[in-house]
Amino acid sequence: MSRSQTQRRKRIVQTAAALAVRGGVDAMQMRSVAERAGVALGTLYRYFPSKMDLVVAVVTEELDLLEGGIVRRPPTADTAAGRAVDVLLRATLGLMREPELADALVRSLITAEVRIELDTRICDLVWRVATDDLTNLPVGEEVSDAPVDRDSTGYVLIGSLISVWIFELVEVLKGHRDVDEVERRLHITAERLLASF
Amino acid sequence: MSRSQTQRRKRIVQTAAALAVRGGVDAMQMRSVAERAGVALGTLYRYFPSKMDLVVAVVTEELDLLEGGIVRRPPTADTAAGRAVDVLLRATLGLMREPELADALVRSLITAEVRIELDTRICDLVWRVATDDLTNLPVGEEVSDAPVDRDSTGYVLIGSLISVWIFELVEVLKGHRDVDEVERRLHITAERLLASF
DNA sequence: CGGCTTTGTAGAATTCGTTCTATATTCGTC
DNA sequence: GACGAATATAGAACGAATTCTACAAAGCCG
Repeated sequence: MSRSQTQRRKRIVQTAAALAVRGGVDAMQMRSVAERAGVALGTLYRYFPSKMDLVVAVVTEELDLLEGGIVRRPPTADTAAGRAVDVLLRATLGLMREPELADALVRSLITAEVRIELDTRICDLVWRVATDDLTNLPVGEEVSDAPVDRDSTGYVLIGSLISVWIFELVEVLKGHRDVDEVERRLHITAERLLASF
Repeated sequence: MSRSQTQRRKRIVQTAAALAVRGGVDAMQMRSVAERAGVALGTLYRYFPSKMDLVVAVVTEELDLLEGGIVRRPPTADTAAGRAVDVLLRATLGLMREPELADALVRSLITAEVRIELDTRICDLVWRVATDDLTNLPVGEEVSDAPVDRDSTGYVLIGSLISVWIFELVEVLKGHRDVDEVERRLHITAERLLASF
């Protein structure tokens, strides 16, 4: 991909993110994005074959920031459950600063076909936090050096915890739950799920 | 609501369900539903202000059937975890018979504002199964006689298990997971979550 | 009965994702 | 430096949810 293409792509994603921050996914209309990014609608669709792809791209950037924050200040609790909850809670608070984007994240995690790029990434992050293996986590790069056994019982349990977290996130976004309650529930759940870590 | 209105409503939901079974939510177009149910588009929108409301109505009926099946043949495993997994697995298999509707169910659980009508109902059902309290479960009626403490630790844990189940369902629907794998994962998770039951 | 509100009908209009068409531009290659 | 393929552009067109408008039918109530 050429320089100008990378530029264009970045410009599109940034424009989309800006629109999504106010107004959410609905405000992020393909026409507006194309217009404000200074590309033709057809071009936008060349880069992102569907709106969902664009949403995923936006959300992936958001996730980069989150990951960066975690790596900068790793959680210090002395149990795996404590550290995992810490990470998830920080993620929750971070996402709540842009509820519209958070909504997009959640929705894309569930709807999009792109599970390998988001779901797995979150799982791997929490896995590393839980197992206290945060030393070799690159910042902007692929996170794929340590051989994580994604079928192990432990990884399944982390996956379950992530599922629970995402649902709590959904409830918060719907306004049915506050963050304190989420913390309580994540604690209760994580203590059981990660007791053997 | 008058007799003819109840009739109309039922006719709409049945038509919608029929369309959804083949072709899924996409095939369940508001115009088609209105046309085949013999009502005007405006009328359809009077009964169901958005497509999502219609989907939820369809899915709620589906849930009735599921609940009925569970009550007819309650699970017999001798641990709470075993019984819970049994129910969820049966639900999974049942839903897999109409993948398009299952998809609608999952999506509505997450997207729709109607959490109280579906999520809670599933939780209550599993709660009763887990605590072996299936005697007083009416069939087509409200399930609200026994005072379930929805803030108790136990209920939170059931909720977490449901979250995990829904995610597994999503994965199955995406074709990323088979039912055996779901069973394995639910077992692993439920054993931890419900150990203290 | 006669009027009034509610409910229903028919169908046009709007919105937004997505696709299509026709034309222009860019870029690697000879 | 010119040719051809890939890429961009402008904008029309399409499909489906949703909304709007104008009118008809059904109920209710005095």
